[in-house]
Amino acid sequence: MTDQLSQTFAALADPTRRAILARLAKGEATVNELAQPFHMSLPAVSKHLKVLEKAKLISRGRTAQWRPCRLEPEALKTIDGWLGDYRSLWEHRLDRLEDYLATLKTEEEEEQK
Amino acid sequence: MTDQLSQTFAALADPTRRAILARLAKGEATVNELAQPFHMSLPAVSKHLKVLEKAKLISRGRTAQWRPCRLEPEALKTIDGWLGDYRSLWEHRLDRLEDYLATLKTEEEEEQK
DNA sequence: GCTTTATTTAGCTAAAAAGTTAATTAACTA
DNA sequence: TAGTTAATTAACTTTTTAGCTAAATAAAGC
Repeated sequence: MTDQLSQTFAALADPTRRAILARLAKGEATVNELAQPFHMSLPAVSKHLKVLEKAKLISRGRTAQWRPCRLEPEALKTIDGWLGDYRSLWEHRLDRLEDYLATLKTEEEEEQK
Repeated sequence: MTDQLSQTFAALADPTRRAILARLAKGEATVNELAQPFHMSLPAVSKHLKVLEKAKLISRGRTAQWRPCRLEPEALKTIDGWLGDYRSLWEHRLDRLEDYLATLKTEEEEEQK
């Protein structure tokens, strides 16, 4: 799990981290603000943020003693791109079923000749 | 990491497993066929398949001594759905940059009055 | 029934992940 | 400068993950 894509997927494989991202979608927040909804120590949240940062899902500024976090959509866009290769599998699923049924019907007609 | 979405993300956070999915996108395959490209023991591949199966990314049939695997697009569709909530963040990024530049320009004009 | 082929399970090891509390760093504030 | 607030780092524990080899199971084929 050394590549960037794996790291991003791994970062997303945790409900706490996804909740943090959901919060950041509404705008920047500090570590304390992000930690507030969770039954978890601050260092634990800090670690989650480090994971998200390494995965390039967030970036962090520095304003006095605060380290405001913001969402970085690029990594999500990369996931979306990866998914793109598979999208037709579910989008055209019905089409392919219809194709298949059409094929069956044709074969049936062939047999009757 | 007990929920289904986390499990799916975790399953995708491994290059071997993603390669297996890429192979299965081309059609069903047996465990041996799937294992063939990797420098890895068969039990290791078997474990990866179990992870993918638990994540509902694949399902497995049973034909004699073979256990053919096939891709199940539903779990990927779920990921796509989750991503959907964030899609506007990168799709409208340029728009927002343009908005921002427009704002700057307007402010400049205001100052010159 | 014995052998081969396909795959999984058992039992092990090493490394990574997720959490804890206590201590530390950094910057502001009185 | 001493104290407060924000956040991180250190040190530790527990659980999970990814790999291995060797053994077991399951079905087929002679």
